[in-house]
Amino acid sequence: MRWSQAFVPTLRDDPADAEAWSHKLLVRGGFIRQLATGIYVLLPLAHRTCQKIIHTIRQEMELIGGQEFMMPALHPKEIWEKSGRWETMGSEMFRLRDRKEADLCLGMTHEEIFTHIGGELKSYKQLPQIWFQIQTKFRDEARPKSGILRVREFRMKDAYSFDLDQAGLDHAFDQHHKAYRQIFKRCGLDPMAVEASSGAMGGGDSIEFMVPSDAGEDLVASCGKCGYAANLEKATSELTPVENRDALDTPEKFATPGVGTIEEVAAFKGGAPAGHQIKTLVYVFDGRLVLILMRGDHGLSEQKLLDSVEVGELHPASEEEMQEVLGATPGSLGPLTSQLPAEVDGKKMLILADPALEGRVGMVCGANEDGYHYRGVDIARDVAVDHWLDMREVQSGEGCPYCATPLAVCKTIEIGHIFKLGTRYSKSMGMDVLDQNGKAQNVIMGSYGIGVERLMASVVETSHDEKGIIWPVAIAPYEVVICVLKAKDVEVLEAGERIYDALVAAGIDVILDDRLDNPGVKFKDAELIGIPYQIVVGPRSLKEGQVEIVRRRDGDKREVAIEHAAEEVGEEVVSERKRRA
RNA sequence: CGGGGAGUAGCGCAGUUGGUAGCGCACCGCGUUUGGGACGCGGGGGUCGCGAGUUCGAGUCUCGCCUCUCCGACCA
Repeated sequence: MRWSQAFVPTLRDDPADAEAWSHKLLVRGGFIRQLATGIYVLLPLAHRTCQKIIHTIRQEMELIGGQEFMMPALHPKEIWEKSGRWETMGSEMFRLRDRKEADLCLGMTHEEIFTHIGGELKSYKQLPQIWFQIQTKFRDEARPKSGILRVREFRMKDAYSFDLDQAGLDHAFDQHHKAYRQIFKRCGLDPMAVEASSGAMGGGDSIEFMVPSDAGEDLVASCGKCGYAANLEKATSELTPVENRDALDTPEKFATPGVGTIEEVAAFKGGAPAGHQIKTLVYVFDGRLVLILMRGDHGLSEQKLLDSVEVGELHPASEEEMQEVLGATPGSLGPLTSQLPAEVDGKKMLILADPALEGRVGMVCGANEDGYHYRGVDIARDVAVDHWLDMREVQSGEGCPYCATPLAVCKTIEIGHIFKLGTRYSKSMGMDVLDQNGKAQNVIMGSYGIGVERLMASVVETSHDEKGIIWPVAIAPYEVVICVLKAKDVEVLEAGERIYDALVAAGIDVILDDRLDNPGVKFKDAELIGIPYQIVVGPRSLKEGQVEIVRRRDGDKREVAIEHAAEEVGEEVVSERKRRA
């Protein structure tokens, strides 16, 4: 490709609304342009990089026996009703009607469709299967952001495994884990593999591949010593024990006018530090009011709570509901049996408590009367806890659950997620095969995803400098750029063209910068778009029969004889192309 | 969904009490220049987000709508 004819619209300034590095650099470098909120055009450079990412993914998937499909983006309502997700997916699903008024949706994932087709598998002899596709997904995200990191239309490699038994699933899961490591490594990433909540997908074990980055939206707790790492939606930690304050024979009510928050109670004379308070939250579980008790200095993880209860939908109660049932507003709520209604809608009010409260005495909590609290509360004696559930959000510095080393919490980007679905979909969609005994068995499934554009953006997030992107060879839009510094000078241009021809003949992806612009423009652009190798052909060194080779990642520069340049760069590029783990 | 902010040339922005719509970069032509975003001269480019209203006159004032963005809620 000749740069003079290439569509590479680089910009001198950052776009005004960009925050994330990947957003700024991909826009400035002429890789992407926004069409609407969360919808982007991939210009030729980005398309080339994504094609290489896809190629890498495809190769590794095929190495573990994956078979690629082409799936429709448009799905009929009926198939999503079978799994129950037409209802549960809510407004994140793009829905539309055809001319016959039939309901359709744009596919946001493909469990249903693959399971539907999987219905044609009839015998255990046909298993295992690994099926995948690399296609566009549509999700009406509530808040797209950070350029291409969180969008409404994107490509995903999603794979589904079908096995007869748990051991088969475990094997498929493990194969995917290894394949993912290869894929990310080849793309120049080294993500953390972390334990994750399986969330709305349902199912068992779930591992996310997370790239640490300030532009990330997920928080991960990790242990630098033993390697434990988990999404904050799932993480647990070892707490340093708290010394109980003095117990009282009976809880003592005291006035706390105008005092509501944990901090205010801690600062109030006669109150108690946050660790000696009971935080009382009120939630609604499928329409039923529930009390959630946390230590005052701890936060609730809604996801951990959701994952540990059998509830379809939960949300915080409104102030009106709290007032009506408990007789007080947030800030004065408490769980004392003596201060709670005996029954709500004919049932005892359910009380869930975090284990950090177990065995605690001398605690302070709200009195269910505005402006009053109790002190000297003994949880075992005074509170009728129904279930103890770990639903606390881990904080940085708390102990690793395995080795007690302080945990670090960092922001990350989720680029891949693998999980064991089990029979969630094969059951609801009626997918089974006959086993050795001729008996029907629900197939056990796994599901495995990688976001293509997000992977590209993650590489930019982790591999750039002030000047621009630094692509690894494997996914660089071009592997080599030849900067012809004085393209008007026929001798110089021809020298560049000879190297260009030699590299093309060697199968190297090369772009010839034959523009008439000044040298500075070419250097800046080459650095901005992040081409791994630059061959500088200028009148100065050409007099000596030399050209300069510059390596983007570390700025390494060397002069070589013009006749050796193509060969030398070509060899280096080829050796870097397929770095496997 | 709640709360802020913003829409003026491809990009970044200015535009006063309402009075002929501007600047930098980019772009086109000619010339000089060519090892770090060069310079001179000459040019092109606008439904001032959309629609109403007030006014002799609206980029500017009023109302409605749309879009984009940030924070929060939500979220494989």
